Amino acid sequence: MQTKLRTHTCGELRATDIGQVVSLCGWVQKTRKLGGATFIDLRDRYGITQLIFLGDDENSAALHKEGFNREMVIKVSGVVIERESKNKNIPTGDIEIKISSIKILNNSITPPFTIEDETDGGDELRMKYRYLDLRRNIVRKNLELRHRLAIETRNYLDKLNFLEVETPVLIKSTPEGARDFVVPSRIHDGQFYALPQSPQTFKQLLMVSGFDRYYQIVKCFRDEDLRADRQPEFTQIDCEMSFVEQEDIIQTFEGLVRHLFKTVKGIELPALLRMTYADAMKYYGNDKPDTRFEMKFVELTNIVKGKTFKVFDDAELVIGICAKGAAEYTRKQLDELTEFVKRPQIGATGLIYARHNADGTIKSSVDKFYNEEELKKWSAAFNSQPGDLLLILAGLDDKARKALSELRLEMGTRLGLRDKNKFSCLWVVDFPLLEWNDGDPNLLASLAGRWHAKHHPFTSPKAEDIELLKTHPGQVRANAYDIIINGVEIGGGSIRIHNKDLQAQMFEILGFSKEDAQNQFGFLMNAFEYGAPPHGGLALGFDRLCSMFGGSDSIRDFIAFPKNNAGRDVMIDSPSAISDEQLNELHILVKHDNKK
RNA sequence: GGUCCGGUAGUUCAGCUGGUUAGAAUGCCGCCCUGUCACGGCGGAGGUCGCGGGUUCGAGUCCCGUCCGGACCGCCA
Repeated sequence: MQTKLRTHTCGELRATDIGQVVSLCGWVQKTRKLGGATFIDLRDRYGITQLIFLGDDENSAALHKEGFNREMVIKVSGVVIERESKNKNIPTGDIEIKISSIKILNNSITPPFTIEDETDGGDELRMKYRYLDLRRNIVRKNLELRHRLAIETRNYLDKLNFLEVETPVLIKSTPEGARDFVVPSRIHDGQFYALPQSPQTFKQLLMVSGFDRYYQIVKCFRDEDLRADRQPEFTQIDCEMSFVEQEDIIQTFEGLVRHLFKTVKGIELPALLRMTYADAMKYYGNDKPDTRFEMKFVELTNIVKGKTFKVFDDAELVIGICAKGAAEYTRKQLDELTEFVKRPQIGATGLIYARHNADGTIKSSVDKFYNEEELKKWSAAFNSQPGDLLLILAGLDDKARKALSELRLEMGTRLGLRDKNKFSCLWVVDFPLLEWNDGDPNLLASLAGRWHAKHHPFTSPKAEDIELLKTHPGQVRANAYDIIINGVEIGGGSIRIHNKDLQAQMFEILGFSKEDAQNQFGFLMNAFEYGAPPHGGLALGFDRLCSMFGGSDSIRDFIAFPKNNAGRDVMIDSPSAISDEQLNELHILVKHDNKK
């Protein structure tokens, strides 16, 4: 690490270096003045080294009197000495540098928050001064983790002959999927590029080109609202393979995920679970179940009907979960859970509960309608034990499942079953190919255009389901798969359609006219006429993977310069207006919404 | 498009049912201190209570609007 300015970093000197004359550069983390002596914690990326500064020569005496500002950048030279009192908390704690010369490389005004692990800065301020926030250990370590994951991804894929190929960022807008970010063309009046939502079509074309195994760690863009785990620009590990079937892809990328867990976290992951989409919805009400804990759904509809309890009698579905050991929940806690499911975001109308008490009796919130004998049937359905709590929702099938899914996660959190240091990974397979936009999904395909692709329009249907495309498109399963870690969708992919006619049929079902399909995807369909190999792939959300490995729910701290809740970069203040000259050049007339 | 939470000193927050001069911690500044490492001691400065309007004898506190931040629903092939 030796350069003209420094011989060592602030993280590497040890007792074995005592006696050496060294030069260090870094930021002043903190000074502790004790009259005649001043201690300075000098910080760089690699650590902190304590300097002892006596100010015993004329040159430094003045400085000593003035002191040193926090975050000032200095270069010091001196001899490594053993500390009189050692600090066991830091790796360099046995030594310190007795300064013989000191040079201020740059001063600093007082930063708006402390550059410490337990900073006093709030999120907003940290984002505005992100360059200071990045000086903090915690954030720096997150980016180091991100780097490690990227390196190990490249190592693994490189060994398997994957080739990293860059695809363009200025591409063409297509109406499927998320909104596109759009870039006006200066040269072509009234025309626009779009930023890629993913390199999907390009990687498929690379397969047609015979590249066989492609990957790219690549920025993707979607103009949709943000979440803690969603940014408008995000990074994917984007992969595609030729001459493969679903199982080959699953094996290859299960290997990647296990490689990453092993090399980056030192965890030997067991073989990943597999679950069909149908089972995921049936038992977890969710296509990305958190399998760190069981608490599977139990359907009670047939058991509870006909006992004059209107809520259950009127419900399409009565379904519940068994929370192990939660029978002791107080009325207040149960009321909280009821409030939780009644929040508009969840939308249940109420929550029925039954305590399976320690003495074996069962007490429910609907004892008026269900006697002990009936409640025993509930218990049997849940296989509940004394001490368990049964939580039951009723309503329309999909709404009740969705609400119960949220309640299950909430209970998992409350019961401490969602340990950030435990990892449960699984593949969800056999996704439906199509989703009905609205109305009854049992209708025929003749109503083309009312369907949209669950994954994307290039996903192939399962061979044995192709016939159903014409009669029951809603029942067609796709060669599509998602990889889920701890209830977070980390990635997904599919075997693609490589047959021009099948692709044309898909576009037709999705409501593209022949002209639209040709306009938007003609290049792909044309390419398929020149010997497209069977192919498929997958993309992993790299930011989410990083936050998962880092034990955080938010991806923002794993992105160097993230956007805020409203899609703004508060540091550089973007997006922002551009000048009339620029607008003119781009042939753009801005129409200001006037909502008042 | 919608729901919820927040905005008070540089910073993180407290501020009760509306009531005298808006507090604490930390940071900052000054003085003292040669073994500190969350150093310590003494002293000091620092406020348009996001903004606008309303209710009231009186608003940081209540109401309406608005802006900003956070979380979520919708959305995210």
